[in-house]
Amino acid sequence: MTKQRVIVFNTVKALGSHPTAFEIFERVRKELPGVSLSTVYRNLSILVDQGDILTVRGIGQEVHYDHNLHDHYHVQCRICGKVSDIHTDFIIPSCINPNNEEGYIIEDMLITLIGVCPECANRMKVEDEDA
Amino acid sequence: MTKQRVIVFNTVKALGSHPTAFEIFERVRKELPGVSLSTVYRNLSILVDQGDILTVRGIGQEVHYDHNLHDHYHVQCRICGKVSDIHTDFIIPSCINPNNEEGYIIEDMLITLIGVCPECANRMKVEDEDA
DNA sequence: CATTATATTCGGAATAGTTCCGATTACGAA
DNA sequence: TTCGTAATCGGAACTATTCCGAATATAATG
Repeated sequence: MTKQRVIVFNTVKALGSHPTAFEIFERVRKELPGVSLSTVYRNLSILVDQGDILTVRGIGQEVHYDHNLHDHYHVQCRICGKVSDIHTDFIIPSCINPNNEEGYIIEDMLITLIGVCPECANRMKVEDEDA
Repeated sequence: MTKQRVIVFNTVKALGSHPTAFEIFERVRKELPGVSLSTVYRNLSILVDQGDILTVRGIGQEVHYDHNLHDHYHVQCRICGKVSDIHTDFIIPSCINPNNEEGYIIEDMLITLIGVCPECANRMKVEDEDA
């Protein structure tokens, strides 16, 4: 754990939301002005490999990072791209059946809900009324 | 439906697998040598908007395209990136409960399993034996 | 403490996937 | 045929990420 790695890790935790690498970089920079983007990327990748943080993917090509290792799910706004945790009562299988005709060794399951966040929904409503 | 759009659509169907935009471009090119990559991208995007094809996302940043509109799920090999349909008997909720504390309007659900395909699993086994 | 080895950092260049844009071309309606 | 709209081509631009070489920090050893 180098100084930079600790700060990257703490920043992911501090931001709480589901920041992208660049958002983490911008925040780390405040504490460590000379840090480079590649250092942030490398340390994020090490932290993911070590299981200290998780990645979240949605639509769009950026990866989001999550410090919450507990079993939970995400929703992404298709308008603004924001990722949030989601609390709803529908059931997602927490156990993956490894048997499949295709012969894959299944290791993980990416699940992200897609929708519109309250802020964007509201903004769209206001814009409709104005028009 | 322009000539190019029809060919892009037919190519996605013909390829059957879950090709990336570039793979589609390379195949379309054989039939339409002067086609540009941007034309392929634009038409893929229009076909997606019209609901004629679907996108599949996994790890990595490329988008895969799928002509199969029926309800089914995908698995991606984390080694080679290949995407396949998956037939297994675990249960995925087909109906999304729209109620959630966060107030999102939920519209869709991205699900992709991640694992190792039989070919890569075998190749890794052989390499281990050699070493 | 000095020395050496190893790992990490910085900075920028390179890459990959995708989108955008201006100029040209095809298509349809009048 | 003419005009207007939409689509195409080609390449530049953009975004996210990875890679690489040189410099620096860290740790272990004598």
